[in-house]
Amino acid sequence: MSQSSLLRELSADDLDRLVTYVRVARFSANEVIFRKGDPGHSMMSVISGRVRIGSLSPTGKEAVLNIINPGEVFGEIALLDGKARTADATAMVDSDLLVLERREFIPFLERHPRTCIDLLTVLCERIRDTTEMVEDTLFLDLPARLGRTLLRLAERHGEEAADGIRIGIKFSQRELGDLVGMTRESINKQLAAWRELGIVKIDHGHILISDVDALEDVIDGAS
Amino acid sequence: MSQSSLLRELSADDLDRLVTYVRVARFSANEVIFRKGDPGHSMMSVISGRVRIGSLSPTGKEAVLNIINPGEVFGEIALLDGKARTADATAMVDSDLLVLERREFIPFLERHPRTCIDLLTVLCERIRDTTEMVEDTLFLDLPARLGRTLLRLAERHGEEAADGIRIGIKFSQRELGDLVGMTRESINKQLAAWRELGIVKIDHGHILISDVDALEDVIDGAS
DNA sequence: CGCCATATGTGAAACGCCTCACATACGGTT
DNA sequence: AACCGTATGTGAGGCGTTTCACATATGGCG
Repeated sequence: MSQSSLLRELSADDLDRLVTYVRVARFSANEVIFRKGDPGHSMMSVISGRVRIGSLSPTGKEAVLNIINPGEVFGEIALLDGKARTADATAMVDSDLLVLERREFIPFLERHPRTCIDLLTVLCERIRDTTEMVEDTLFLDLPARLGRTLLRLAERHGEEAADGIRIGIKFSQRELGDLVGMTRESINKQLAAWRELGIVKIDHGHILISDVDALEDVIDGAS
Repeated sequence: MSQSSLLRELSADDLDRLVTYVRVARFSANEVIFRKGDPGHSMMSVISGRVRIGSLSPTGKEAVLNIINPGEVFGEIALLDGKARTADATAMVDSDLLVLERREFIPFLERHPRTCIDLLTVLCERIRDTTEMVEDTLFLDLPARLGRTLLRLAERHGEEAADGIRIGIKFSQRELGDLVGMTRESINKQLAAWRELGIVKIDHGHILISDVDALEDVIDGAS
């Protein structure tokens, strides 16, 4: 628990007290953790695994809003304001989660202003990310948006390779499409074009960015 | 200051102490308050007037992310995490603002956990709004998005009228377009179509929603 | 009142992405 | 190794929105 980016600033003493409020829950791959609209009394921190935060349109199209990795938290909005969940959460692989209940956490925050301020920082980062997402969808076309998505994935999950940066998670083109907000067909065609140009390579489903500079040029040169 | 939604929960004693950290700034219509990328050490609360939070694309297209009314705060993100401003802020009309400096506010928060928790709630509301914006742009077409925008404006600024709800602020079609994320031409044509159908009326630049139900049907029936 | 900048109204054409349709490749299972 | 569900690859056509061009209205201001 001490590796949690949110809770790492607590003293050992605080940690001991908080530990009693916490439970561990295990979810298997593709299992739904909560759904948009559910009453949310809890916040989760990923111990191991990976969680997809997304939202389903009335017509069944999925938008992926975030991907939560070990050490990061999610579900904090509903915990803090006590309202309904704003999105769906699904375990992408088998995952262990730390669960904190609202009932116990709010009083804790009143006694620990430092933790409260840390939480403010986490929320600010969320707002920055989400705002950037709005700008991307309003301002950028498909190539630029896919390019940004790939570079962001490379930042978070990139592995240095001989011929570029390899993205450490396997994404199907459909998942990539949901992440970018475009159809899998469009993703496929853009990826094919970039493969022609030697900008990316596909290696057993893993994406390898061979020419980061070219990708950045695509993003800047977008309408 | 006691009408501020953020600060209203403070005791009179706290208020007195906070007052010494605060200054009032006056901006005239269309004056820029800060720009995206500026270092931001402060947060503002609108005393009187109205502030537009927006962002300019590389090609000069403007996206309006929020409109801040008296009693509401803005600029809290940069204040809290000390990073650059995420958007531009412009006074839409002559406005008086209350300015709080980071240097003084963070220590204040440590001493006032209740205020800190209130701030968490404000941020949660921001995230809910912004997430909804992402979903709207990804899922809805022009008529549905314009419809939602009009209904939201009616909620915040609506005046009951004999033949429907009148939106109390005057928006040019360009501003409306920036708010919805569409061109002014598209807004114009949609508004013209709805005027034909008797769903809206335009009254000296003010929009009057005559048939709220029809507008809701448009939103639900969208792709 | 008449003027000019700005806002509104509207059609034609272009463009980008989606939809649909189908072919091919891959990976796990028996 | 043969099979089958799922993922990838790719073209043709359609649709919604933007772009562009221009006409008409409006409203402040000399």
